[in-house]
Amino acid sequence: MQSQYNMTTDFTAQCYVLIKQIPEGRVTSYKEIAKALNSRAYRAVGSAMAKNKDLITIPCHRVVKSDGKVGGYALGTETKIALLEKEGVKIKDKEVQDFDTLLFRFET
DNA sequence: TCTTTACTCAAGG
DNA sequence: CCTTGAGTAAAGA
Repeated sequence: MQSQYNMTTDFTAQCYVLIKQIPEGRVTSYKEIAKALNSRAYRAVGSAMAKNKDLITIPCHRVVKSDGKVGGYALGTETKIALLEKEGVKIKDKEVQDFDTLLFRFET
């Protein structure tokens, strides 16, 4: 995409920027993030999150797996689910309900 | 450089 | 349903 602005930003930082754009009550998948970065580094996204400590500035709990499963979270999957449900996201057995509707897609 | 990882997809059982 | 293997990029040993 050779973005509008310089791509000097790190891959990890790019992930954070995208995640911060997710509105409450919505979620996105690791794949969507990777795709938004014109990459296939699904794992790198999760890996970056795992190291991330800025749970306040970066709502990584809004990032779930592509198949609707919640995925992991630094504070535990249960915590992640609790946060999402507070924002209006229904979750059943670690799976996001109406995932396709709630999925926030970035511009392609 | 090799291994592991908050991942994804396809194929085989 | 399950497990493997391949693909992929970053962090740690």
